[in-house]
Amino acid sequence: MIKIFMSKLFLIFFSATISMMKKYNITCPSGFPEFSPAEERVRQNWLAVIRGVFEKNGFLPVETPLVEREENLLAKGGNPKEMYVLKRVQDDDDTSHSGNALRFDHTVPLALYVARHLNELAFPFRRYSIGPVLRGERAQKGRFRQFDQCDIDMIGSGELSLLNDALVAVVIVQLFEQLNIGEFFVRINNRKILTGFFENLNIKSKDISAVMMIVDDLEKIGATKVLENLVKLGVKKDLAQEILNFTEISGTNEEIFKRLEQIKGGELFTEGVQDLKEVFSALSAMNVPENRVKLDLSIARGLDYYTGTVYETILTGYEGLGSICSGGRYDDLAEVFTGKKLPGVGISIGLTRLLSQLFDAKIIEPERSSPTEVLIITTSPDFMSNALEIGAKIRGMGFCTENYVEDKKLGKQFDYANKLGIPVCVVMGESEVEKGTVQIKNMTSGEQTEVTLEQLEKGLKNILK
RNA sequence: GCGGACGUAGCUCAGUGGUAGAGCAUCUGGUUGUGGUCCAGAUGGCCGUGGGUUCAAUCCCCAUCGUCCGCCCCA
Repeated sequence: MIKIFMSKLFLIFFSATISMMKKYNITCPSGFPEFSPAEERVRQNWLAVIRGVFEKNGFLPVETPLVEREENLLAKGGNPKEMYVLKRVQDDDDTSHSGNALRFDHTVPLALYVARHLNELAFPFRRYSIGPVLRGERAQKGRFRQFDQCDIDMIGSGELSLLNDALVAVVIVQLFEQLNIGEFFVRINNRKILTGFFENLNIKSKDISAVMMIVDDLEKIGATKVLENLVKLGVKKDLAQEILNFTEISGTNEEIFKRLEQIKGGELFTEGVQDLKEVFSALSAMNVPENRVKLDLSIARGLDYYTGTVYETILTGYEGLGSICSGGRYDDLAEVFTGKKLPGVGISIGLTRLLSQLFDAKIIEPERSSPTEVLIITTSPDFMSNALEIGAKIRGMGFCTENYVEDKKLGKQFDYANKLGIPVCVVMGESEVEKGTVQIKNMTSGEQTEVTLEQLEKGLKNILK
């Protein structure tokens, strides 16, 4: 009775303490993702595959800081509206911060890295970077303020062979073949073709990049809207129609090349067609299947700095996701920092966005939370040392193994295994200790067998195959 | 930066001008050596925050903060 009274008293005191506690908003800030263990395991596997493909193709890992000097990040056209600044909580004056800002991509940090180490690098320099970047945009579905980007770039000193553009496309193909999320293809175009074609139509050079951005939206907004937008920009109606007709040219790669030959364009146009031909013939030399790489005159990429080959990757059947891996060739990586021409070609996967979209669309479904394959449980703490011993033995066999060491009822221990999706429980109890056996329980089928220690490894292998 | 919606239990959400409810989750028991189903019970809420209207506000009004969706832009 007194005990009950005391515990009531304690409860009252305890809840009083709780009610005095500050109430914290513990939800994730908007746009900052978190992954559950099951999802994170998928992400980790992906990272391993991605890293593997990058290294198979000769790319070197480089880790650059999450933070760079603000003026450097801005030097290559970084958008100040989207940049976060690094400052201490104490620095409450808006104008006083360290002068450092958080990276919004891996390209500018690469430019800085190359500039710092220009004389030590072996060119062409192939590097990969995987890690989070931050953008101060408004979050929405599949659109984050912190996200992982996986980047590769090839940087040439002065020159960079066009064949690299084909090698980059091959990396994309390998990546998505190994990630195994279904059919996909890489759309490839060359901006010189578009620019040359537009120039030939006497589109003013200041409008060309705007026209390019409008055309790039073709798939998203449709032909009528594209026409409307072109006219709105000041392009004459018949010219706009001509542009649209051009970008809508379709067929096999060979057919499109044939059509391109019939079109009379300027010097740049012809150069672009030649470049693309070289890229495609390199691709076929590497036995890249035709259905994986598709010449597509409508892709342009929004970003201004692309000057040649551009890539987009589409998951067949999920065109709505947009491009899941894109990039292109650019003339200048770090001229502002080095005074040298450093052309490059690269691609980037927005891993966070891609995974979150794939999870949402149920294209991939995370399996289980825990890597544990075998959970050792006991009917009583009396047999814990036997259980620990067996646990160590099973771990030694190469299985991911975990001992449940809390003093809880068997039912609770099984619950734990179920909740984590652990496929096998090994039960250790009085009679097993006496007989020198254990019970192996298959948590999926519910089937349970008693085995000797000699039979244990085989028994586990049977279930876990 | 612009536009729209929404903030009620750990989660998903119902609800009413008279200080609150469901399902799921959690815990306990039914079961001192066998889980996923079932049954019973319990825990859990300054109804986002501040102000206004009112005898009375979780509800109406205003502000603020936060979240989501879309646009811009991009991954």
